[in-house]
Amino acid sequence: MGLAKSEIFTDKQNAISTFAKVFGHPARVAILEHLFATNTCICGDLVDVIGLAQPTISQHLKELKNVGLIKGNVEGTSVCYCIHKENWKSMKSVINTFLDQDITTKTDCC
Amino acid sequence: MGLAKSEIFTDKQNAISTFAKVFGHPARVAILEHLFATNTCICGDLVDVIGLAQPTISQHLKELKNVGLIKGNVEGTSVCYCIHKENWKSMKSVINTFLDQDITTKTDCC
DNA sequence: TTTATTTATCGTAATATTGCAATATACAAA
DNA sequence: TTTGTATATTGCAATATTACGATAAATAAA
Repeated sequence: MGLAKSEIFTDKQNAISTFAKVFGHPARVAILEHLFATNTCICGDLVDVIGLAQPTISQHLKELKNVGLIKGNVEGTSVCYCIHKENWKSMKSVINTFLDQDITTKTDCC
Repeated sequence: MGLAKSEIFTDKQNAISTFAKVFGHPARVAILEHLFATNTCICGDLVDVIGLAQPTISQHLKELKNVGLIKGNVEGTSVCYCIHKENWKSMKSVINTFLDQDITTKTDCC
């Protein structure tokens, strides 16, 4: 199939997996790290920094934009990208409620 | 291609995306949530709880085991699964260093 | 207008993922 | 030994993902 049966899961579960899926490729992780590392918006140097072809980078940027984690701003010929701060925060909250589930009280049989 | 060029990325970037990829499917999120919700190990009820066929669940469990987030224990005919606590903690630390990058000092042009 | 520069889109090939039926495996109980 | 129960594996079809060459679109500069 290749198609997840997302209708049988909760909205929360689908939200978690949608965000996680975006982080599930090292190029997108690298793009986001670069956006954080340079203390402003990024215009164009991503292709050189990451080491993938320009259409590939453009495609990864599109996916990051689709889930709302980055936003772009046209500056003449080039486009500047930066982290979408509010959405990053709410994504963190969604992911953290999942990651921070209580692990200490488990009776471990394994 | 369908094949990520992981050799051009850092170990850390690959580690983050490997963990995130596992969370990138709602069934695996649901399995983990169920492992957390029931205060002990899970033997067999996952197929009923999740609503996917038994081979599909078995495959998702295998992927969770491969990245080390769960471990299994044979109990007669059935197999009990639980969260791998130490590995869950180290996974959290890897993911959180990524998610907790400083966002406040950015000069936002977008 | 022409040319150069930058980013997006299209098309396509290679590979990965998801899901399940069929079947195998492993063990317990009768 | 035979039967039943639980999980894993195999094989396959449908779809998704990744990557990139070719090209389009949009704007700036000459």
